[in-house]
Amino acid sequence: MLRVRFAPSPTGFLHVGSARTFIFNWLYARHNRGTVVLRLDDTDVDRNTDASVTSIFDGLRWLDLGWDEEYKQSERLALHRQIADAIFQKGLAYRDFTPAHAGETEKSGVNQTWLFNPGMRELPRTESDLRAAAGESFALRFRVPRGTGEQVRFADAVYGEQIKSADDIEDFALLRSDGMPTYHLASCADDIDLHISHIIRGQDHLSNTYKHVLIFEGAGAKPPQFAHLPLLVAPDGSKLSKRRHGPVVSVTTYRDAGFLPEAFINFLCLLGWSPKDDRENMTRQELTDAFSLEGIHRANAVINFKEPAATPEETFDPKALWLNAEHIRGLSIEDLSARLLPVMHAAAFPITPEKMHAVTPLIRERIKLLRDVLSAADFFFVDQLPPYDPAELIPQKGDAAMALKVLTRGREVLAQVEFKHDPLDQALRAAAQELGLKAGQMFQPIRVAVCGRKTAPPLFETLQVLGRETTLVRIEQAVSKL
RNA sequence: GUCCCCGUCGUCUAGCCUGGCCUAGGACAUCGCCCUUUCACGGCGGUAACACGGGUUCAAAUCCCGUCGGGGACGCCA
Repeated sequence: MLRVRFAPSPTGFLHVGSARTFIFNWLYARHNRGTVVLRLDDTDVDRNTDASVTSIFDGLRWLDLGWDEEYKQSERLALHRQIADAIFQKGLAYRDFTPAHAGETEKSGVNQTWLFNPGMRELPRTESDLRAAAGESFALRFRVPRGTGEQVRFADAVYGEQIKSADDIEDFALLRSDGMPTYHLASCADDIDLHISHIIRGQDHLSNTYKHVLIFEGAGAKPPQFAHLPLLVAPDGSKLSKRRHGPVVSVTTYRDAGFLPEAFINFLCLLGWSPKDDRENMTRQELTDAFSLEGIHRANAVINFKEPAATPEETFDPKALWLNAEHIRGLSIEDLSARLLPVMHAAAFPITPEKMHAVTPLIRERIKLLRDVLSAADFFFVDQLPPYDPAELIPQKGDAAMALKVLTRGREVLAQVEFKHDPLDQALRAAAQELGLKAGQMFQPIRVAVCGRKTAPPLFETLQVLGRETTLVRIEQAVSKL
């Protein structure tokens, strides 16, 4: 039975790299009718936050993929200690009584190869037992084979055969001096206990995997199949981080900006994986059908967002925007309308589903993000048009007098004609001819009068949705500005 | 510092394993044209890449070596 797991640690929001890891795991499981396990890796009590748990679930729920089983690592400590003890009893681990932080080599100062604390690895078991019994605190370290020329190896489904000399692996910790398991131990212990068959995760774990293989084997378990994913990096090639790159790395930012979850998933899939047949716009089902570990590449992928970020339009990767627009265009009017409505409501436009449904076809080809509805369709919903420059009313190669003439005649025509596409089309074209103007010269002043701007959906459909009353009032107001 | 991974258009990628079909294909972005009542959609076309240097071979983006460049891991964080 195929079983995969996604194991985020609740020390921050769900970021795009993690989201992709989750998606790949999900796709792989669904493709092979396997099981998706969600496991919160929360053994670092000091850094876990409820806000982070909330953010992760928010992001995951928005993705709407779901999972089959759910666990919290902090509730499984007995298992972790049991496995640590088993490894210790086999002589594959030893107590390290060196006080924590004795070396004071924090993250920044790591430029020397540390393998183990002298004196501790060789400590006789009797002395070790004595000191432990006396209450002295210790960390439990794995006794990595040293000086034996031994090699640790595993086959990665993406990166191929991986081999490392055991002499290059440090004696990593299994248990901290407070008795809590480290990530390496807890992760492997749970993977064993939960019968995880495939570990699909970021490439930043590739060199940790040797340690994990050692733990699996030390615990008497067969290591699962590993598949490491190329990293998602910023345009400058650096690792994505909230500090440096801001909200663009958080999944909820995409949700709030009006991405469709299926488009976001589609976009992420194309980063580091390819169906190899030039397809790009794909549904969840198509992705599931096409997904395989063979399609994953090895080089990091840059997510091409703009560093400082001005408008959402400029912030996001252009391809993500394009894909989102593609997915929006692929939605039915009903579906899109239903997704647009909450966006309008959130922005305090108290509109009805009927009105939204009428407007949706006019903007479907014109928005890239759901949020764009606010700027693309606002004039349909406001009582009073925001102020605009009256000069906008003046048509191409025309003047204020022409604009006035168009609006005056337009008002007369629109007071009579039936507010449907074809009659509007005929009546306004006839009026243009009558005034000796080009159609565009006729339409533009009316468009600006009713929309408050030059760029808008096609005129006749717009008028039809707006209705006669609003149209005439707005033309009236435009005339008074000239 | 030690160990590991990676390197095709600006970006995402196909091709690499199983050398010749590659005068390197697609997509986004960009530029131009067409469609057109504005915008958008759509259609057509252009610019643009095998990191570099050596081999091997009749033939290399594809195989080998080296250089350079980028990234990752090295914590009683995950």
